[in-house]
Amino acid sequence: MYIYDSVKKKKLPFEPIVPRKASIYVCGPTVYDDAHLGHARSSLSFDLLVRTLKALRYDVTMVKNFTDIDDKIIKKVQETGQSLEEITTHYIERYLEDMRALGVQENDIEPKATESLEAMESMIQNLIDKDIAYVVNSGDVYFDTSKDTNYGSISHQVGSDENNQSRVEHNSQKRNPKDFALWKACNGDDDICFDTAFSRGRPGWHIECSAMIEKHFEGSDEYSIDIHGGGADLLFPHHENEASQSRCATGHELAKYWMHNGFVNINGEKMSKSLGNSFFVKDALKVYDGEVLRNYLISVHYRNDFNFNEEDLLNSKKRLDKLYRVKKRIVPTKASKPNKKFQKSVMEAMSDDLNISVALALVEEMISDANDKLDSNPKDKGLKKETLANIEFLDELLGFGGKEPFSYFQIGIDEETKSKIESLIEQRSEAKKAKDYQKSDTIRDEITAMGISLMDTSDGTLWEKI
RNA sequence: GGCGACAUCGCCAAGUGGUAAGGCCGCAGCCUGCAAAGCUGCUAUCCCCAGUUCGAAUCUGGGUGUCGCCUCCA
Repeated sequence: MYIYDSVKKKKLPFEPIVPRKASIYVCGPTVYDDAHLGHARSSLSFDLLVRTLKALRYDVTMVKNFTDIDDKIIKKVQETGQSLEEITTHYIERYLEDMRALGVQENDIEPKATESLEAMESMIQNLIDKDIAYVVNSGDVYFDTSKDTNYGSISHQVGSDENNQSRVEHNSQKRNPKDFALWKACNGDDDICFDTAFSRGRPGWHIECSAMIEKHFEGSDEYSIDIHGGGADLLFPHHENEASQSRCATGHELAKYWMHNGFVNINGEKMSKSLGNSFFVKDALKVYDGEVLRNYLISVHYRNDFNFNEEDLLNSKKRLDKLYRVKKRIVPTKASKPNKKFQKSVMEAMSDDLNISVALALVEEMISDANDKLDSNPKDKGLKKETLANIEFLDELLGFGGKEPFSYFQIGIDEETKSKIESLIEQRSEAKKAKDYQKSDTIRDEITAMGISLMDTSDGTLWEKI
């Protein structure tokens, strides 16, 4: 397995801390709203990583957190009058529901910030004791970035303060402009706060990940985990700060490898809350099946930006259609073993920093080859069994192709419409038998107008939703 | 102002020194009553300039363009 490390900026062989084991932590969502396509893309990127590592027989531990205490959530509490728990529970459920629809495998541990307060408190206290963190008058606790000589080694983004015209707010209580809050003191009666030795308040954004990693992974003398992942926008400052506080608290580096997925763009612009062009997963799922959406969102390499548009989505749906069409030709049958060469080359592609494009090209080749052979020998049992096994292998590794093929082409068609289609097809077959082609074509036009495409085969007339 | 990424056929997209994968679209053909599906064939020299090299889309330097991070963000 080769992984592109976005800190070292090169592709490296994956050599885990403990041989054959892979410990992964990915930054999850702040749960104050529904999941958008960016969340989906991130989840899918790391889902492919986990599936690939599992296929390579690694013992994977995947941890992904929920940030369930934060300014935006508190704002929502104040606006809606609902409790923090009501809001976060709702959006966590919604998030998991959407990710399930996209075929994202369950994570091993999904810790919540509110359930990790002790771990955070002890890490902050540790940093205060070492005089790396400091408490200011308000009760806020800041991390002194000047105490970490390696600060900046993650994002490579520390300029001198003079020529740094960043938009970081000026806060006179900070010792250095780059210092960040580990703990925010309670801010009024309607704030949501927790008691600690240093002040009543709530955690800053970065500390939860560091604390959870220490809580849930054993680590080694050199690293806490193998892989730390997240969206590209988290590299700075979030991951820089996480790495720094962990380094200072534990005396070793946080992660051996860092992976960052690219953005989802809408019309060439980053999709973001502030631009108001967010696209919720639930809205996309109203129009497209989860598997179609998944197949589309994984079709571009995880590090590239992803330009979401309907035309490309339909293009990728056509590729999935082809897979299910060949599957229609081979069922019912029992799977044997996947083709060795096919399996090996797909694994090689995915082992190369998740090169999905090459993997999908191999899938096309496999489909084309199977169709070709079925054309000349439609009853080739061995081929059918192997092809089905190939598809089952793909379903396990890439997460698509697992549906029953006939129903795949009937998603979203109700029973009433189905029986109407069947009856029209019956009428058309009779017209055809009577060589009344004018009538049969009229019926086909009628069916086409319903959004259904017909295929006359030796096994009778098949239909698909267009 | 600081830091960084990317630029390959009409569109999407691989390729990281040895002479351009794959998909969509299009065209031609086979098959079909006609279609659809499937199959076969055809379609690029890689933003520009200079350099390194026997050889570069791939390395170096300089341009141009697009996007991102530095503020909550996947």
